[in-house]
Amino acid sequence: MRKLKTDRQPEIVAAALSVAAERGLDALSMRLVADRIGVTPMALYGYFRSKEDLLDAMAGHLVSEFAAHNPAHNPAHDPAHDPAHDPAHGDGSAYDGDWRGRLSALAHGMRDVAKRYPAVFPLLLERPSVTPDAVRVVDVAFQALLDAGVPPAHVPRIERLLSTFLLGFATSEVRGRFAAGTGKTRAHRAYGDESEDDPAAPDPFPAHRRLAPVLARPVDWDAEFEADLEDLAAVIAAAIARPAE
Amino acid sequence: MRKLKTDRQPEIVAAALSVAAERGLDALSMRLVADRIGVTPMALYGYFRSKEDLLDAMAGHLVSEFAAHNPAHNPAHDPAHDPAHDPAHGDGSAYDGDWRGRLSALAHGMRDVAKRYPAVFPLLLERPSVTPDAVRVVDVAFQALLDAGVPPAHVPRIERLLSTFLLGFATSEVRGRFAAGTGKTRAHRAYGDESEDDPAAPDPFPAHRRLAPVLARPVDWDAEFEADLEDLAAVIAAAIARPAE
DNA sequence: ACCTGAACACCGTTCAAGT
DNA sequence: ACCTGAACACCGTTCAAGT
Repeated sequence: MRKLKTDRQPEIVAAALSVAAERGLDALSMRLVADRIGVTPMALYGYFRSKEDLLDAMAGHLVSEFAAHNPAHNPAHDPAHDPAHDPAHGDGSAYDGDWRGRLSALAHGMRDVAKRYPAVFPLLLERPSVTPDAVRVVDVAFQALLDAGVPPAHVPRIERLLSTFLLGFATSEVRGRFAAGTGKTRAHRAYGDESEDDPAAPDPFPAHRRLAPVLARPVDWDAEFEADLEDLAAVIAAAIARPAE
Repeated sequence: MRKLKTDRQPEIVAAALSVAAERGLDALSMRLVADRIGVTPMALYGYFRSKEDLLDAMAGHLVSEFAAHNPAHNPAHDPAHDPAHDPAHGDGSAYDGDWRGRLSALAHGMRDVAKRYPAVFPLLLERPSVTPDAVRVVDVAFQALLDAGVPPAHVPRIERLLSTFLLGFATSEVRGRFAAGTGKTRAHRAYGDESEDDPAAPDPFPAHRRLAPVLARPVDWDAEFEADLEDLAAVIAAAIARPAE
């Protein structure tokens, strides 16, 4: 058996995504996926050559939803954005000025997907995806950066910089990497519970102590994401200012 | 048995790191680690409560090497950096101006660790680490950002932005996410092998086509990393310019 | 053409027992 | 105190066989 069957692939991917959502990615097994669609584990191997292949297909499905539905996001820094515009039509030059809106929509789409598939999303940083859907997403980003005036020689690099940050942010958020360094956990050492061990000993984390009031505050992750996007606009500006070659 | 033994923990972590390096993280098992140090799998459970705990300890070991040895990196954009300085001594205010050098050293240290432990490094984006070593690394970054003049209210956010990018970059690099979109793979669609399917059909990836000459060039990842660090300096500048609260 | 059953070589972890 | 042996409930995947 060389050629794979395709008809039930979407059904299998959907089953795998729901198993991962319910029991976690680590608990995902060919056996559980097979159970879910009422079939023997070995039947899956007619559709995917291995579990690795199935994981790739799952990652590809997430990418395909990046640009799918644009839920109401806060377009505060993008007042010119017109939701009636269909980004799929070919005439790109008509709204060159909308590159901020297109990048913003992509960024929010990615974060939304991460929230919808928290268990599976981290796969995207580890699995290179070159499906047509993935290339299409990158193409939209390329075009937006070209429209912004980034020199062509720097466009792929800036796209990698931005997508790396965005994937990393969403992954950190859903996996709790950010939260771990926040609030009581991190402030604790500097804030102290009054029972400081040895007040004469040099503080091992002086900057944490200095930032204790800030670190004790709860973090609004939506606001942090928006602030990050605004600051990253400076990266694009820096790339635009670079010598063209 | 409530309390864990600690004496052989470093030996076990080292064995686990070498098993992961040789056979990959997916093939890492308690049984193989136990074999490596000539012991029964169950003996490990006296030192780590679970495989998850062992993975956390492995991640912690990588973090502890971020600042360890500063291999010769290109200090091109940091001519004032003096390698004779020992960042460990307490007198920090004497070289406030060296914040660029300290951030750069941290960034390069992280990427070096990624290259030394490619199989294990991706754990760092998925496992929140709050070991003393990890907090120390964050503290160095906090201090550098404070010295740079970033308003305290924005320092933790900017630290998260930068560390997210750096972890993501190194992960993408060692896992091949970057390379997958490069050279022949990505340029192929736009470049074409002359045997274009239908020249009348609308190009599904117009920006790729426009960037084909750039995409066909091999990428110097060291140079890309340096360029990214330079452009990210603009993020720090943007944060400095923000209203303090 | 599509699926099943049995089998192989593995897992993490528990528990009681050994020295 | 530290480690072992046997056992339990799982894995991914191969291969030959069923309908």
